[in-house]
Amino acid sequence: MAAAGRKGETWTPPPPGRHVYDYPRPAVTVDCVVLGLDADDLKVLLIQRGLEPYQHTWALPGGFVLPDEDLDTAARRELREETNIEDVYLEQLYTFGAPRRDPRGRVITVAYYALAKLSDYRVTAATDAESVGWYPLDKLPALAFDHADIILRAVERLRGKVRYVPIGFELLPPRFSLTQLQRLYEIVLERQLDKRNFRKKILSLGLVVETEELEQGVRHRAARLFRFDKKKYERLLKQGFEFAI
Amino acid sequence: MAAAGRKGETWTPPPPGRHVYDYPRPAVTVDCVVLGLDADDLKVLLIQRGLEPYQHTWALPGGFVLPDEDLDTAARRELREETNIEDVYLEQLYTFGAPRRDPRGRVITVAYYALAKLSDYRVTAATDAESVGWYPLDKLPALAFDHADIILRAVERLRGKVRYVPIGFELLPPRFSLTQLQRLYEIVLERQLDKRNFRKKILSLGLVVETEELEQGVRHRAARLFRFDKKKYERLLKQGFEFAI
DNA sequence: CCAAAAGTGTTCGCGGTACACCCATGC
DNA sequence: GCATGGGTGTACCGCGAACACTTTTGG
Repeated sequence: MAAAGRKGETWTPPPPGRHVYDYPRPAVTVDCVVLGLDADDLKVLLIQRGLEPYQHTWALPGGFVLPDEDLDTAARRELREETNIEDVYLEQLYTFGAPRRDPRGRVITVAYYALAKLSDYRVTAATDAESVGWYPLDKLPALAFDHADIILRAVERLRGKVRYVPIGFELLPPRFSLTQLQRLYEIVLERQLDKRNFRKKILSLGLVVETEELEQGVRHRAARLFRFDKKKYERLLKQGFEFAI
Repeated sequence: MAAAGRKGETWTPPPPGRHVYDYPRPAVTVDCVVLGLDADDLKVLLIQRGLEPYQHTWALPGGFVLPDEDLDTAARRELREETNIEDVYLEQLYTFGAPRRDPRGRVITVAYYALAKLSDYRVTAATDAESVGWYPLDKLPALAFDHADIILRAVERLRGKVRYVPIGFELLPPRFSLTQLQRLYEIVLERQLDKRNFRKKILSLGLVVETEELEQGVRHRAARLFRFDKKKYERLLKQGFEFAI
């Protein structure tokens, strides 16, 4: 996103020297679509802009790429500065550069998407609820710039990828029930799955393994918790194994 | 890539006005990985740089994004200006922005990849063979900047996509034999396919249809030529159909 | 007539899909 | 004891994989 001086951003006073070029140059920013899974929704993390343009409008977290900073690094830094989120799965999504996407002038945005274990970040949203918030994808508020397009593309990417790469686990806590996992796929893929077939399939891959733990605090039979065996997955990957749900 | 004044580029004298910004801005370029299919190879189109840095070194066609130009438009324009290629399948690939990828300073490149019917462009390469050329992927010359990485990523993208989206046809002439089509998949996927199973599968989709034409100028039995029925594909797409080889 | 590639069917096994009931637990 | 979700097995069918010979054509 193209917001210098946005709320929560580290403020550096304008530098003494000016920056002069022979040809016009666009500003380059990174924006992050952080997706999280709620009880029955995919949600996206938005922040409310403190400055014009689009003051008070919801937007994706993001900001300028620093002069000596890698693009991935910039995305992680903005995420940390604006939303306190760290250590999430992060992947470059697409670069948006339509000439008039920002009213202030030419801004090219390298968009990223991140997958967060939403439960880890409930507090942040709650303590500063006016300026950071999780929104379900089907009830997005009006969004600044072309951020609605960016979110749409992130969801499409997730949907296309979740069946062939085990990234869904990034949306769940380390220990999860098979029902949780199934619901994840149902929400992302937007279709119902058969419980028995889903369990058979997922367990046959041998990458989701039983733990000794049980679900806590439910008022019905507690589900067994499982974990994703990442090390095993990486070993199999090298042998040409292909994950698929 | 980031070469002002590269051979073949339209030259505009430096503008009278200077461009001044409060913060440093990276230069933004587009680079294109044009892939073409030869008798038994995937090839990539390279140009030889006329200026420093990397003078005389082979590099991807590309150049600066103009102030009021969309990224896709910039990629197509550079392709036209530097290689005479038009009307190809073109898709954004990835954005490369490591701080020191260009020795002249910060340059962020939005990379694209294109699929060309190589036969259409033999002439161009031939008439100016010193500065434009098709190189097989396994015999690339030394390349400027991080262009080898960019090419690698383009090939990975093609490999991942060709089985689920009918983009392979972009590499073939409008009329092709099933053997040609099979060879395409074998080259891209880097594995052998069974002739009977391949034909059964591809014809069962109903998107590759027989024409009246036969292969010409071969000294054995002439193969029947087929074409890809794009309109039918687009109709089926809307009904949730999924292409897969 | 020979070389080269085109073209063509069947069998088998695995994996995806459809489908319904009993069990454990908390209140 | 009842409501709530947890957990389990089988039968069928379609699709992918393996596999070899005959036909056509030009030289």
